[in-house]
Amino acid sequence: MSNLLDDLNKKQKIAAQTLKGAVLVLAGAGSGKTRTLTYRTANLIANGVSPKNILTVTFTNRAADDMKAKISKLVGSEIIDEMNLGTFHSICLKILRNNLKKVNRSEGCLIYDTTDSNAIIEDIIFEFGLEETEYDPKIVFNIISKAKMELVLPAELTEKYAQLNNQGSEHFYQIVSRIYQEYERVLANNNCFDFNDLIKKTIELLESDQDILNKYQDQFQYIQVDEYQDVNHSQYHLISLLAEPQKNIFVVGDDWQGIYGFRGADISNILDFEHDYPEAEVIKLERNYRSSNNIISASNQLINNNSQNKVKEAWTEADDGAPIFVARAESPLVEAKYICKRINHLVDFYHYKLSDIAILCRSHFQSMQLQNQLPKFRIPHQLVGGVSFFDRQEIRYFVNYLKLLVNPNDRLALKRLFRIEVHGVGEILLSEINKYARENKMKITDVFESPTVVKGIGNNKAANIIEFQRRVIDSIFDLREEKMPMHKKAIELYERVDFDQNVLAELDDPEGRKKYMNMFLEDMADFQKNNPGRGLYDYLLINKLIADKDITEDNQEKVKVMTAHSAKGLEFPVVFIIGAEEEVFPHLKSLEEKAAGLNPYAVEEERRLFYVAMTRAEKLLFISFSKQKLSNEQGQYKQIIPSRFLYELPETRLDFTGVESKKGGSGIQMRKNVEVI
DNA sequence: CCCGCATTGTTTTTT
DNA sequence: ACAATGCGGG
Repeated sequence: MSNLLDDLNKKQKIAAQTLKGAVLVLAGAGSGKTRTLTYRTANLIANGVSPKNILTVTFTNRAADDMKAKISKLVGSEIIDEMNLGTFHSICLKILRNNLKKVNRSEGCLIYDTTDSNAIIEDIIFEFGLEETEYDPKIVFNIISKAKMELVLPAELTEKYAQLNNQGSEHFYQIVSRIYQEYERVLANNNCFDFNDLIKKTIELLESDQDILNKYQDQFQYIQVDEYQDVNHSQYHLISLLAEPQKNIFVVGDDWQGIYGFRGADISNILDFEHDYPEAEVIKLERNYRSSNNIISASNQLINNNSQNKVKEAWTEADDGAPIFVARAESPLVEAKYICKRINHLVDFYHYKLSDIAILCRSHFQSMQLQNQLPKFRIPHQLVGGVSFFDRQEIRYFVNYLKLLVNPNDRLALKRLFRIEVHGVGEILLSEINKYARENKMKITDVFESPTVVKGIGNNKAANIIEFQRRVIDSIFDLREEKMPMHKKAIELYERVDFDQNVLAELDDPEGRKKYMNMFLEDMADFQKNNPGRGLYDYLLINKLIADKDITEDNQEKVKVMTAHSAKGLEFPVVFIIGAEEEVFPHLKSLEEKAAGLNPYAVEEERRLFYVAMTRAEKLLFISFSKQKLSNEQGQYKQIIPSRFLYELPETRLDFTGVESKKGGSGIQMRKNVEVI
């Protein structure tokens, strides 16, 4: 162990050797931030700290897995299971599961995602008899979500937000406050958490029970947080609470890479760290080991256009390398073709592997042209993020049965099953049934037994409802009691409700969907085999928290297509950034928010995101945009303005030759004979 | 009156 | 890919 830290540079070594007290590591992109955190963890263990007493929080599951793999290489894999390493959400869930009763939940409690939350809010707005035009569920949910991240309670909402901006009157916020209150009640009733609850309820638990607080403060003696610039107020509060007695808190971050403002991330947490912990040691890692000098210098110049920055440099000893290639295409289609040609060229003549290459975009929809073109050029690709396996329609449908099996209180899952399965009864009549159940203090499934009591439901509709009750609800009820491996239970349920006939047959391409259903059932069997002690409940929870889980095999020889957000923390020899256009990157919404005075820093966040995208590249960076694209009116072309960020890059480091389209050519010109290594 | 299909228009980023 | 609209049928 004596030479454990020899792999680090001087600054990194200092960071990894500072084991006590508050430490802020300000680290630029590619400066070995994760590496430092990994080695520090190993060093803590080498110095006799028990892995149980270390809490390491990352921002994504990918980062957590990555770090686990690296730490186990240094200290052995048997230690990993003892450590507390994961995202805020997964660590909080672990704490909550041990204390469900104390946070007003019970066994079987599941997690609602953003879509689920929105559906609940929509229902409440409908029930309250409010106009959706006046109370847009998405806007209402955003306000509530923000309140929960800022630990603002329903009763405080009006006071805290009404004056804050002139968006909406006091009356508006009073109504939102009532929706918020009802939303919280429904979550408790349905025995579910939303994403924000995981953090918020953990804080409430710790603050309401001194014994529990002591227990966790005692357990987490060494706290480490990665990507500290992306921490939101509730997460900050939680960390402060846990670190309180010992103040052994080690945070790593880069204010230049804060890109989660929309999720409540508050960059002032990192900017104020020294204020919060006056004794804090600040270590800057400024040497970049990742990229060529052209990439580093250009991205530095870009980021220095932001006003809110901590003072830090980024430098390298690397050569200039190739210039950054900037190209303009006639249209998004030509842009996609250009990228395909470039990729083939890089593979054929420069021996890059497909897995060395990533294509980054601002928004998912931009990848559509690529998804069409890449196969035409015979380039295998993998879409990272986007529509994941578990978001497939048929899988989402089937998961509703499983949710109800685990958590009979999940009214949302019940509602969705009803809407899929029962024909002739839609939104309006279902809410009548709901109303009847509520007024007569009955369970909704009791009304299903004799539905004709509800006005508007005749014999035909009633027969459908009763059939649903027998085939679906009763099957779920019976199977809940059965003791058998979860995948067997799922298959049994699949057959008893006759999913093929009643659901798949109604959708397009039932054969194709059936294949995915089989993959899903196989995945459950695999999970059961690998985790014998766990059940359906764990399976559902884990899949909820791991958004980018994909059943298709990864690490293949494929080009990766993803958003700049999901590329954070990754690196690739070759990076393409597409759609470097005003209103795309920077996104239109950010321009609007800035213009409306709602968020003067909205465009700065876009710039940081562009910085993140650029600094993913090690050797080659291509940035492209289109000259025009089809606008919504038929046949009309809309002229595109190149992204302001392009003009902020130093011209000496660019190869910008795609301005004019070559007549009869593809519309793209690139300078010939540029040395590309 | 209400359901459900079809068509049409529109997409921020994620745990 | 999804939501919001419009329209025909029950």
